[in-house]
Amino acid sequence: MSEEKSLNFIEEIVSQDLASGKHSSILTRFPPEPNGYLHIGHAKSICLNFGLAKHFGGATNLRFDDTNPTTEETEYVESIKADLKWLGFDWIKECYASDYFDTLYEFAVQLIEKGMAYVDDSSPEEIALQKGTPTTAGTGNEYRNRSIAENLELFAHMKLGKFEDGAKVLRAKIDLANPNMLLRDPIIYRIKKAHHHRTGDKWCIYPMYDFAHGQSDSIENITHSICTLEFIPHRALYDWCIEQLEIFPSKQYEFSRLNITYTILSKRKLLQLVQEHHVDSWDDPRMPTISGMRRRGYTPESIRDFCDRIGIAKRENIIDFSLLEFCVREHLNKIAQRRMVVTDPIKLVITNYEKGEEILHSENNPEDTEGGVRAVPFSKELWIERGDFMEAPTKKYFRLGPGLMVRLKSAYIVQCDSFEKDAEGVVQTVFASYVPESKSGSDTSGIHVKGTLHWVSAKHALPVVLNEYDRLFKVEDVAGAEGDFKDYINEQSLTKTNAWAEPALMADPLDARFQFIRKGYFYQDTTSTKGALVFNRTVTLKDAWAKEQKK
RNA sequence: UGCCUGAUAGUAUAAUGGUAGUACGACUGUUUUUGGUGCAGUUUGUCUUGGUUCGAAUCCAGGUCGGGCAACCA
Repeated sequence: MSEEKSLNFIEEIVSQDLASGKHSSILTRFPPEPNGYLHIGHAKSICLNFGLAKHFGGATNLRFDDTNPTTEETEYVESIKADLKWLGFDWIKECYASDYFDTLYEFAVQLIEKGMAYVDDSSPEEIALQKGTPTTAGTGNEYRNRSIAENLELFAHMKLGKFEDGAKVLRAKIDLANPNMLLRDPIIYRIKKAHHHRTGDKWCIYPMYDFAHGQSDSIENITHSICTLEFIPHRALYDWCIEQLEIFPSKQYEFSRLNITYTILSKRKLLQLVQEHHVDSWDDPRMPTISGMRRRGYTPESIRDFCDRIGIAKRENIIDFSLLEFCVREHLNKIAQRRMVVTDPIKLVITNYEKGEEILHSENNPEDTEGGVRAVPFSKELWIERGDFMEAPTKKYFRLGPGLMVRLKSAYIVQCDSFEKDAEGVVQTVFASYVPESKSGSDTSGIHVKGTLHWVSAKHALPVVLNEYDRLFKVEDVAGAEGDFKDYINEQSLTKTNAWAEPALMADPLDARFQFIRKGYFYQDTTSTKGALVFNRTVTLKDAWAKEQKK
């Protein structure tokens, strides 16, 4: 592992902190709010935080940032843990911001005692108004001058539930004219008589993000607290709280969040897709969620590889979806079992094949010499792809057409003699003759053909269903497009197709990775059963022919 | 109008005052019983204007353009 890969700017910082002795070891954290499922954007953060710890010999906490009881659920906690494990990461401690509610309350009391916080009775509208605007200073109100004793008593009463939701808030007393709006006496506690997924009804006041996150980092002795760019203005508050409270000085660093073409990476929007039934669920294979990608057939290795390749920086970015596809193809090419499946079939009759049937053998993976072979039944009548026959072939067409020869993968070379159409003029059957001495592995025919087709013996064929996915949105930059993102949903993002498969698939394990030769990589869907096999297309193969045809 | 950020091929990312490199994409060629894979090659870039310097993507000043900031969300 003598990799000379250059460090990203955060690795650079950590490296310096370690070299200077500022820290003797590092502790990072991954802090999701359990209000949704993890997506590929989280994977970037996960790989960064866990990767940093791994690289520099530190550790990472998993911390649920659960300070808003109205949006958070245990279901999400469980899914987040499962996704993290699946991705291959282990946290050293499982933490919850809600475990710190008592401490956080004490911190707030300390602030009040220092005269640095006060209870405000204003409405949200009044507070917003009094905050001013980015270009004009805020104005105070009479509550700002309450005595410490009164604040202490009111805050205690807030905790006891003596006031209704929204009646009062606790605010840090900082600077109403600060150019950073977040420092204009931010709200640090609000009243919410809501059931919390972990603390139940113990609390009716909850700390705001800015009064919970930095302190949680500090309580856990997090050395490097890494978040996305939109938190840059929060850093001043983060530092302010730690300084006032005189607690462990965790430091916040920011990097730019991930964007990918033709999809969205916003929990809020993804939730909307689920709730409004544009997709079936959080783990719909079209979703950029970890669970969706898993169900679609992405491997943890390919996702980690993707996160490695995209890099970490502070510039806004939008990564081509094709990079994700490249990463998953690269991994799957090495591990996927090759199988033959025909989706849009026409019959191929081998007129001079008198044996009736025989068992042939085909390699499971040409990339893996140890991969072995499987038995594939061959017979007089086969299914081949409609697209592999052309009545009047064009010049560069390497497939079947009147007079043309091709190899049937792992079987024989055949030559098309004639074909038959139905009443509508649609080709139904192609007649061919085979070359007996061209048998795969013992070919003495001396014939060289340009094309090789996949096929399935008609009488041995297994009916299966294929879910073929396309991009979820019709435009590259969905978040940046005018208007509502839902206007750009690709209504044709899922095509269900009936197909014929070779019988080996019946015996394959549920979690096997497949390449259906010449079609793409496939993975068995969670709804698949032995009686009704269903496969999700993870990604197509690169298709130089399709590209050629577009010209 | 204020504050905070950022700007290197189509997309990302590196070079930290000394040869602008890498990956994906695109395009060629080659190998191949997958029009897949592999291999070889080509292609395109430092936002702008000044300054400092023997030398600037890098340092300085001005401009331009992008993103963020006025939730009792995180």
